Amino acid sequence: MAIAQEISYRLERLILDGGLAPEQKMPSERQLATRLGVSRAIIREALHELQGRGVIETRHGKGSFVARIVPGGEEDGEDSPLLQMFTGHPRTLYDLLEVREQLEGQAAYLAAQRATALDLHRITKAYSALEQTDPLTNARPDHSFHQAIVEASHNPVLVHVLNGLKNLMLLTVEASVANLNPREEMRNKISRQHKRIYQAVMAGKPEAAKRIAMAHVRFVSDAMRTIEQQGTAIIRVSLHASATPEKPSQRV
Amino acid sequence: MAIAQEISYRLERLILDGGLAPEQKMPSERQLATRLGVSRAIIREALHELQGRGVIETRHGKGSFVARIVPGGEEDGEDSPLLQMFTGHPRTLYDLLEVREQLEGQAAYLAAQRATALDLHRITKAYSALEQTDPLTNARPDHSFHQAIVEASHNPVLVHVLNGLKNLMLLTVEASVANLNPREEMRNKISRQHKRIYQAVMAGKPEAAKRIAMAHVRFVSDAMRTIEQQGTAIIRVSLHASATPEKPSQRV
DNA sequence: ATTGCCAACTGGTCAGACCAGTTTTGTAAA
DNA sequence: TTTACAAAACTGGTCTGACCAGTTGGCAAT
Repeated sequence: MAIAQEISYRLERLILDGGLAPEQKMPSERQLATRLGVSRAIIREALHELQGRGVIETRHGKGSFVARIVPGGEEDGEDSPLLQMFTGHPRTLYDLLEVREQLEGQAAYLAAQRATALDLHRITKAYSALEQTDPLTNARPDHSFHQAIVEASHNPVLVHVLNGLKNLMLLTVEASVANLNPREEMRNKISRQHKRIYQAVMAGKPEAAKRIAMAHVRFVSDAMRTIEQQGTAIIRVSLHASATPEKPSQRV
Repeated sequence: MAIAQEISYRLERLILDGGLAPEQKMPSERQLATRLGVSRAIIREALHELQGRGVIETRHGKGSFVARIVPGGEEDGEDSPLLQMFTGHPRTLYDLLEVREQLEGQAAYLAAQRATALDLHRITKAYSALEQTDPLTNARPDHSFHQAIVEASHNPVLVHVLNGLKNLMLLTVEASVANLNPREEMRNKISRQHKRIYQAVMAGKPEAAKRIAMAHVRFVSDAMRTIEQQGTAIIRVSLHASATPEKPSQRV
C-alpha cells in the first residue's frame, strides 16, 4: 500500500483510539513529516484523505484539527419523528431509558477500561462542573458528564448512536432533573450514584462502572415511574426550552 | 478556498454530473495539472481527497478510476462516515458488535416479554426463511430474523436506533456469514443459537432470550476475532457489492 | 508466430523553495 | 511599568523538477 495511505490510516486509528481527541490540534505538517520519516508532500496527501473523509479540518496558518467525532448526521435535530413521539407518548421516555440503561452501562464499562489520561481529565472536569451546579438546573452538566464518559469509551459506533439520541437524551435528563432533583432524598441518591460512577471509571473498574451506571439509569426510570403512579404528573420539558429558563414551560 | 479543494470539488461535480462515468479512467495527473493550470502536487492532493471520500480509486501504474458506487450522499443509510470507517478499520466491526450485543440482548428480552401474536407469527416466518436458505448466502434472512425480534420489542427508540445502524448491521451479518458459515461447526453452532433465541422468545422467557441473544452476538464477535488472529484474513464485504461477486475487492 | 526486452506511459515519493495567513515576542514608545 | 506595534517564527498552500516504481505496448531477435 502507498505510504500516504499508511499514514492516513495510522493517523485515523490514532484518533479513533483516543490518542488524538476531537477539537485537538494535530502536530504541524513539518513535525509529522520529520517524526514519521516521510516527506511533507506525503503528509499533505494523507491529511487531504482524512479531510475528504471528514475526520479532520484544516485552517490556513493555524493547523489541522480533529473533527468532532462522526459529524456524519449533519446537524443535530434529525430525530424529530422520535421527538414528536416522545412528547406525545409518555411511554417513549421509558423506552429511551431502557435503551440508555444498556448503552450507558456499556459506555461506562468501556470508559473504565480504555480511558486515556486526557479522557479522565475531561470526565473529572465535567464531574466537577456537575457537582458545583445548582441541582435544579443542572441538566446540561449532567448530560455533559454522561457524554464525557461515552466519548471515553472510544467506540465510535457507541458515540454515534448516543449522539443520534442526543436531543432525546437531553429531554430525559431534563425531565429527571425537573422531577427528581427537587426532592432531597432523590437528589442525594442521584448525586451519590454519579459519584460512584465517576470513581469506578477513574479507578478503571469496568464491571463496577457498568453495574453502577446501569443501576443509575434504572433508578431514574423507576423513580419517575413511581412519581407518575403517585398521581403527580410528570413535568415534561419542552424542546430546547433551556434557553429561556424563566418560564417553567411544561407540557403534559 | 484552497485550490486543491476547488479542484476536488470540480472533479467530483464532473463525476456526479455524468461527465465521468463509473469505472471510467480519469486523465493522468500530469494531464490534469497541465489542463487545469496547477501543479501536479495540487492535483494529487485533490485526488487524495476524493479517494478519502470513496469517489475514486487509484492504481499504481494504471491511473485513477471513478468508483462504481458514487453514493453522492443523500441515499438511505446516511451513516456513510461510519461505513467508511468500518471498511477501513477492522476494529469498528468489533465496536459495532459490542453495541449490538447490548441492543440485541435488550431487544430479545423485550420481545419475549411483549411480543403479540402477530409478532410471533412474523418471527416464526422469518425464522423459517432463515432455516430454509443456503447458509452461505443467508445474510438477508439472518438480518430479517433479528429485525423481526427487534420490532417485536415494541420499543420505538430501540427500533429507531437499530434501524439507523441497518447498513452497518447488514455488513457485519454479511461478514459473519461469509467468514463463519463456511465452517461446519460454526454454522451448526450459530444455527443452534438462532433456534434457542427463537424458542426463548416464543416461550416468553425474557431473561433466557436476553442471555442467549447476547451470547450469540458475543460468540460471533469472538469467533471472528479468533479467525482473524489465526492469520486468516477476514473477508470484508464491500458496500453493495452483492451485484458483482467476481472480484473479491477486499481492503486492508 | 513467439519471445523478450526496452521505451513510454502511469502513479508514488522526495527535496527545497517561496507565498500567505497566524501567533508570539521583543522592543520602542507612552 | 505598561502599551503598541512590527518583526520573527510559527502555521498551511503552492510550485518545480527530479527520480523511483509499476504497467503497457511495440519492436526486434529468435
